[in-house]
Amino acid sequence: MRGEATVLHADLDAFYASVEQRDDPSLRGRPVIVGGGVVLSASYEAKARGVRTAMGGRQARELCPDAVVVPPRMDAYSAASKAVFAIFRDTTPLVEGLSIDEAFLEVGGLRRLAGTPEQVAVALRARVRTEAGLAISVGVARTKFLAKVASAVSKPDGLLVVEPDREEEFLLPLPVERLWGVGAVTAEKLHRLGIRTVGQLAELESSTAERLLGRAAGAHLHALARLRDPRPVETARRRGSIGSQRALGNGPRTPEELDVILSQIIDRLAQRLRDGERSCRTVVLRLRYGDYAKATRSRTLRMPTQRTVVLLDVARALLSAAAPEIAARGITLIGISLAQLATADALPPELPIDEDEGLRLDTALDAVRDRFGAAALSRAAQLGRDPGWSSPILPEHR
DNA sequence: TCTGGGGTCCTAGGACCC
DNA sequence: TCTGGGGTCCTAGGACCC
Repeated sequence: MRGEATVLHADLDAFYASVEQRDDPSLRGRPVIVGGGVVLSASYEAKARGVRTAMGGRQARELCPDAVVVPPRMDAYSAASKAVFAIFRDTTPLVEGLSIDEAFLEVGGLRRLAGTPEQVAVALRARVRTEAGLAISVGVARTKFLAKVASAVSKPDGLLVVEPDREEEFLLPLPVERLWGVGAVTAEKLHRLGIRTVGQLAELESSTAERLLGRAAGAHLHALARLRDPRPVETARRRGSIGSQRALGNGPRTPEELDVILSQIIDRLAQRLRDGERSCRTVVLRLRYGDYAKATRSRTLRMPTQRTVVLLDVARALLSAAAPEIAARGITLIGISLAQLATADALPPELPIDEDEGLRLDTALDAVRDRFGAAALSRAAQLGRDPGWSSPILPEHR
């Protein structure tokens, strides 16, 4: 017995471009491209001409010379997203947001109040259309994965219900690229074995898929192909990292310029951290060299922080360690991710030391770490911990 | 294909602990 | 001073998603 189709995957169509067409009637019915150097979003009129998300701007204009190219208006998209998510949450409390323009909704408990999942989906689509002025596609199925595939297949402006007894019929003939988690690399690996459809992947032994694709990915994709997806709709998920980055073009950059950009990025991220009442413990420097090869450098702090000076200090240390490599290879992108996010109440208590002193202590402890290693330092911090106390005796980042 | 910006999850090796 | 297995943390990289 398989259970019922009660999961909705709701996905706004060509989101940024649709908001532009909604807000500017002269754009309706015309090919619209949002973004400049790269296509962030393309309207269906532009997609019909071969324009795709993430395509280079030049290529897009060649394919579609009469497209209207508009710069992104992130504030407008964010406001539109909020309005649509308010409709989601008004429909059911069990909403799991996936990104700015899509979410899962569990509607199995709404039968008496609002009707069958299909009826809920019909009503939801109508509300998003009239109240937010946007087209949204909805897939309805027994699992999150099937609902997501169903919404994609239903696009544009569609609704597709996959009944539990028709899942094989629906999924198995689809190309493996439709599996959530199969990108270019994985698709190529599967193609080399002659596997092109989901059904062919399902016929393998799980162990074969794991050998080919890696343990976790292989087992996961194989399970999806066999219609197994136990993941529930989760409402309480919180972001685990935040980041900001800047593409730099190809020109040479002085260390001073890089430092200014790094400061701006850190400033913005630290503000977001404090606004969201979060803390972080790991700082990741992201680089892309002149040849577009990527690299990351990271450092994990002993205690979480949300202070700009501390984050900037760490980021600068990472950047200066990478300076020789940057000088030799050039740089085309710089970014920072803040990871190991936690709530702000994880922050250590404010200590009565002034900022300069705090930084000197940080620097001294960094020197110890550089000489003896991070693990030795964290071990020392543990040893310095009074068993009766919850915070270390060592002065920590505020 | 002359290449944004925001994320997630997994792998693998080294260091260290029990 | 020879050896094992299991677990955690940190760092770097990679695939993937929208």
